[in-house]
Amino acid sequence: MNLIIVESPTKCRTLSRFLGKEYKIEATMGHIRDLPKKKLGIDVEKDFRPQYLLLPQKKEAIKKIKDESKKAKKIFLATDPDREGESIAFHVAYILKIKKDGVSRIVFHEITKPAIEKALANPKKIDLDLVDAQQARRVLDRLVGYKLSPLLWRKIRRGLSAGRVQSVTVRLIVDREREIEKFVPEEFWEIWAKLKKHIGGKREDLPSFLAKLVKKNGKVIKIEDETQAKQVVDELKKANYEIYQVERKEIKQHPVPPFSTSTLQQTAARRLSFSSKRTMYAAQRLYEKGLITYHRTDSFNLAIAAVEKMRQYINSTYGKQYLPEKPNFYKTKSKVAQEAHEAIRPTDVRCQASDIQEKLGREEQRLYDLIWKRAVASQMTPAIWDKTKIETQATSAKNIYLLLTEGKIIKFDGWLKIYRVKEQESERVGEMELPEVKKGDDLNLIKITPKQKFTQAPPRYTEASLIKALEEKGIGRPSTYAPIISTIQGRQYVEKMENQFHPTPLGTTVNDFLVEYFAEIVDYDFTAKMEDNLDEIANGKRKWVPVVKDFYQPFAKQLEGVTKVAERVQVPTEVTEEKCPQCKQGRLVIRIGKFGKFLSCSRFPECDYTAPHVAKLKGVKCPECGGDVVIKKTRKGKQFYGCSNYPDCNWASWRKPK
DNA sequence: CAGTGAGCGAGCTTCCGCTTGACTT
Repeated sequence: MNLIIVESPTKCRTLSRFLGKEYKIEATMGHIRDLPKKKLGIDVEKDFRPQYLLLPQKKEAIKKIKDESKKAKKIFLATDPDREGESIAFHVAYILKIKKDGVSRIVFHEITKPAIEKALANPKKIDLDLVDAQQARRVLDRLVGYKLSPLLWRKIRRGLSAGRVQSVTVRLIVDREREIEKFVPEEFWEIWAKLKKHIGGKREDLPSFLAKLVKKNGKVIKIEDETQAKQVVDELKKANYEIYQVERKEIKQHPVPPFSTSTLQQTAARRLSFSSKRTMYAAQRLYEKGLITYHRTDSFNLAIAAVEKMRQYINSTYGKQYLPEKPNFYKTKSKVAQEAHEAIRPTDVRCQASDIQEKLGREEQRLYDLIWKRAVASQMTPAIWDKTKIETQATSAKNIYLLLTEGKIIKFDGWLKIYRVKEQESERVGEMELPEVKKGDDLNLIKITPKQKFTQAPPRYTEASLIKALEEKGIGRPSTYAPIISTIQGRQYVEKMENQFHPTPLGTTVNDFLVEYFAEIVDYDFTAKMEDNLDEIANGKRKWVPVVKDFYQPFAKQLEGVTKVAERVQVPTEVTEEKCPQCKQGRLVIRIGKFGKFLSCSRFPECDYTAPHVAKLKGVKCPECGGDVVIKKTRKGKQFYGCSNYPDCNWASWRKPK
């Protein structure tokens, strides 16, 4: 009998379906050895020697692997084909005491029979350079986290945390908040003209159309206030209108790639209002039920066999005009993608969400439907639009103005047949019916409308936009996007209000401290630079110890200096209007503790009054009893709106009232 | 399910990334 070791127990089951009785398959369930939790576990004096321990929660898995290995003739290490997977393989070899030459490391990027058979026929050795790159990553993260956090305990408050990923994520949110604070809206005006083709004498019912003023005497026009707007409007009222140019063209809209973890999380948030946590929980169950491929991936690749099945399905269900001549391929833009797995797709394209209703919960069903549509659509033909651009010239006594009208009409739906893009729906506004006009046609002005507008402040991050930003900067991995978001909320660094992230005073204080003293580490490019170094280790160009040393030496010096020099920082509190009911002298202030916000007396420690904090919503009253609406949290931490007269009035809602 | 903050200085907190399953509603 041969033993194959993989990471996920679901993979075990899938593999055993492909392979015969002569193979036994066991799962490590992720990493099995790691640095100790309670201490640094790195000897910085001795080349950063890491101290690895068996992970206590993996005892069972490790025991199984050990037992099976004794019976096995041959052992294949089939952990994921990436940096972390190579490291897991290394540690499995270590605990099984396999000699270097006896190792059979195999890799496959898709779980299909030919891929596995090919892998089994081509065993390799463990790539020790790749293992070293993982080790450097692990050691660096430990050094940053376990050195910076205690400094925060001393300088700000006990129990705080800092790290390469979480700290820069908080920084994104704090920086965005500052941009919003300092943003000054600027006034500008848009001028829209309603026009109709002029037909000498005869009355004909031709459609009118709207055109937006864009240029004055060949230059882009900017109208800053009402006076300017009025001037232009007056001039345009008396102007002569004629068609300057008409451009019609066909444009192709290509399908979007199948889901990776980050795009799945972003889309499920937008379309289904799922948090990233909820998305991953539902995806996990779909994966375990064998309905989708692995859900933690950064790849857009699909197994060739799966694509072939999708093409057959598309051809027989929708017809050949929906089937491209050749399969569609998608490349990831990300430099840090490791592409160890396929993109997320249904394991069997013939199986639609409605076919397996009984097997699925409601959330699983909705998510499966989304995954199915996105994957199938990715292999369909482009949509074709007829796009029309009409340029109208308005000639007044003094100036020549240019107005623009754009519209598009769908000619062939292609992939949009099954995967409507939400953004598309808003574009329908521009899909107005455009009249048949040609260059030189005279037009009549029907109406002219100036519209006052203001520039908008950048929006606060949502879970979706935050994950997008992290992925673009190469920060975090598919397995960590959802946990990062939980961590920074759990630490009370940020809070989510109406789906948007706001920094708390605590988060802002910690961020400003780190930016002041450890600018390099909370730099947006820190992770990208680290990845470049890790690549050099993986390629054998550099050794891991000097890479870590180059980082650690200046970092240690900085730590020492800041420990001595930096003053203890106060976390600012928000003072409310209310007086302290206990001492009747102080004001109530909002503080952030372990469990979130609470009210206490400004005269602490002289007065130790505390009370739970409830956030009242301004300008809204309870629709049932007229009491105040307060923001509450369920035991699980999900936010909802309730009545302040609870339990006398039990009105509650997930959405913000009115 | 109560409790949270400071400092007293007992013993404690903390990272990122890989994987599920133990709980509860």
